[in-house]
Amino acid sequence: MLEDVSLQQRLLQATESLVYAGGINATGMDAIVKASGVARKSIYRLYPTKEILVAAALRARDERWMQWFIAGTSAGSPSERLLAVFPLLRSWFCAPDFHGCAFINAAGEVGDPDSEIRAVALLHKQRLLAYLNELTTAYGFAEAEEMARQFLLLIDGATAVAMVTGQADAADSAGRTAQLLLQTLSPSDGLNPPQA
Amino acid sequence: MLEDVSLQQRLLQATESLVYAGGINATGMDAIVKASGVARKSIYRLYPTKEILVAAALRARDERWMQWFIAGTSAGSPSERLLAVFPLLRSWFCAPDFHGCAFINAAGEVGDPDSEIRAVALLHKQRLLAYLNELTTAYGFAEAEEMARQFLLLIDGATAVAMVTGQADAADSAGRTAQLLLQTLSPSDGLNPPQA
DNA sequence: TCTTGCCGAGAACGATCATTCTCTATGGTT
DNA sequence: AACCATAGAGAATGATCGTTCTCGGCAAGA
Repeated sequence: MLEDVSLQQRLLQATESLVYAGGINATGMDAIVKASGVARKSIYRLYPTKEILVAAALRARDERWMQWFIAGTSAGSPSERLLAVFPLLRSWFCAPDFHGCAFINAAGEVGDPDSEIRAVALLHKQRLLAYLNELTTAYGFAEAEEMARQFLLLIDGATAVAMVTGQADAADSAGRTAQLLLQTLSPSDGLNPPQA
Repeated sequence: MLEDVSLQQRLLQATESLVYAGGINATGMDAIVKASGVARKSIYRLYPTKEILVAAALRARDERWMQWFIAGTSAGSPSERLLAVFPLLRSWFCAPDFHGCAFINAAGEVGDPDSEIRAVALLHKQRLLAYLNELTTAYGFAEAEEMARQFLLLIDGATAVAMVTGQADAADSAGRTAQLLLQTLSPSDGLNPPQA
């Protein structure tokens, strides 16, 4: 039973890496078997189809990515936390295996709108938006939800541009736009002064 | 020779539609043959591999998309042209076959960084950025290039979010952010007042 | 000790993949 | 009329796809 956990982790980790690096359809079961060291039989016992396996791997990535994102934006005042987003993205864009947002990539590759993979991608964006909402609400904006949506746009825009162009400084442009948003739309209660 | 053009158009159009709707690897040559009505032999005479064919189809899409985008942002004052971007995007997001940015999707699916397909995606973003640069320069910004990069982020962010969530109003949020950019960073020469 | 079930390794299956080849017909050129 | 490149239709090829099946080993419970 303790072995089961390790087996699942190996499997999901390998699936996630291969799918993120090479796409869903280009990643064969052979490669997943080889990279994970998990037998085919075991894979299909845990996840009856490849689509379900990939969806589970993306759910695991959602978990890890959100934890990484929250950990990187948890220090300081609300405005500092909001502005910490963009240096954090920059460090991600500079990682050697960076290949854009795994969920946008997956949703862009899968045609079927009812696919479980698309549902996981949607869930990830909802979770990210909900967290951004926490940050903008803590900042004290009157229209925190609108501000969170705009931050989500900047994050996904910077991620997409950085993937296609390879330029990590897309994060810097997004950060400057975000700073402008914070400076202009002051918090409703007058706390958290714009210059912070 | 005149037939050649029509044959190529049929082929590239069918390839573009199928790849955009279902992804590159999930689109088989059988489907392209059937949808285009072009014989296999003719396809491989014109484009020796599937990758080259897909790259050519994406180049054709780049041409059409840029023409559509330029046509939709060619009327009015510079500020009106810049703000017309987002209603235009909204109409695109509401199209029944909308599936995000074909070039982000393609770049996200292809793992090989040296692939011709990735090069076409990069070229598309460079062309879009160059056109945005024309718009921001016409507006009279001191830092027109930075402003163009920020507009590109908003466009790609809204497109990605609209694809994953299905909510076309991502364009509206991006438009409000853009309006804020225009209102705050006034043109250097004092023309094109912010309220326009 | 004998069983029961999980797991790794890999063969086997039918389907589909990209690519090449064959055959036939058409339409323009000498 | 003879010719030749083009085009459609589709068979053939070898590889790879997702999925299932077989086998041997190994560890836990009876």
